[in-house]
Amino acid sequence: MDGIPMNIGEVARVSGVSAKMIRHYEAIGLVPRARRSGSGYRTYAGNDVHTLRFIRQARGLGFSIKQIEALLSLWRDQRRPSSKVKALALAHIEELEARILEMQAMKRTLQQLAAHCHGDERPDCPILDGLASGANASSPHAVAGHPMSHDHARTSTKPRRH
Amino acid sequence: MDGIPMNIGEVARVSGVSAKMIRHYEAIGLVPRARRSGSGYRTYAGNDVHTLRFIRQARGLGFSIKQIEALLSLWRDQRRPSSKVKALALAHIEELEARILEMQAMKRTLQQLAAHCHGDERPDCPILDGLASGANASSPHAVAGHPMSHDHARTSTKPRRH
DNA sequence: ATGCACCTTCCTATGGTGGGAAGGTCAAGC
DNA sequence: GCTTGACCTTCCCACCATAGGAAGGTGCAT
Repeated sequence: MDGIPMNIGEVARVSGVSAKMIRHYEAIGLVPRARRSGSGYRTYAGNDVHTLRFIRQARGLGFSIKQIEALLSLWRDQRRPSSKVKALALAHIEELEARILEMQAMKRTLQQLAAHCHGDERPDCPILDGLASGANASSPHAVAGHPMSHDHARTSTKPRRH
Repeated sequence: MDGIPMNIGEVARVSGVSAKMIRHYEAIGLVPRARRSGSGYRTYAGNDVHTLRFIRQARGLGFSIKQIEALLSLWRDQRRPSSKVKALALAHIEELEARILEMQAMKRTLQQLAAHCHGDERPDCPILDGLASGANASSPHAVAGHPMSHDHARTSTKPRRH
């Protein structure tokens, strides 16, 4: 579209991806190395903005960098079968669902414990008792953390493949 | 309860917390430094197993280490008001709920995109189009990751306080 | 005394992001 | 021309919780 070259700060502004992350994406090879001005500044054009917006959207939907890598290459491939894209999407939906279920289970357990806690100045507390006695439904050990709203303690069942 | 001293491997087995993590928890001060045998081996008793089980339970419910630190000190405090425990639990429930809602929104958006994708050999694909054109409901930038089922790309709104 | 299971510490990686230091560049104003 | 301030560069560190592995010491049973 426009051939007006931009510096990284401007692409960051218009794409919604921070300059920091743009450099990072370049470093890990998610986006191609940018052209450089005589003094070494990265130089971008309208095309790059589209790619970065694509990435931002995909991150916003919870896709991992690996998955986005795959999506980007499908996006660029004019001959891609839409089945491949859909398969990626459906797989990700399942991951989301699994994590949702896990967190809902945690939430439910906590709500049950909290429901029986007086919540006053008295020291006896079913929540602490529950934590001490192991009255939880599944969810054995905590695992890692992906990109989304920075978590805080997540337990998982499946040893993520990363 | 029993005064039989255990090595780290055994406590790990009976508490469900890996030896690796027990050392880590000790290093970050979540659990007190263990006594050592003459040759430098860590030595544990039944009491420590309870603490570790407590931690494992709390992690399983998605509490962060910081939160567990607070829970542990309340647990050890015979005079704690149960209101403090309940407040922690309710706050965590809200965090869980927020993350659940975020992921449900992602899932919904993805399902809508996927629903219109043929998923055959043809290259045209509403999913890629959606990613390219930014048709998502909110969820601007991805954030960090809590402990729960290792995520994969999570977006968040609130810049976690860590 | 040999072997094996266990322990020790220390370093590295994961995933995605932010913060900041130390220094170079560019354009505008004086 | 020179200063100022906004921008850019690279490089390192932190987060959070966990796993893996290397290099070396210990404990016990054969």
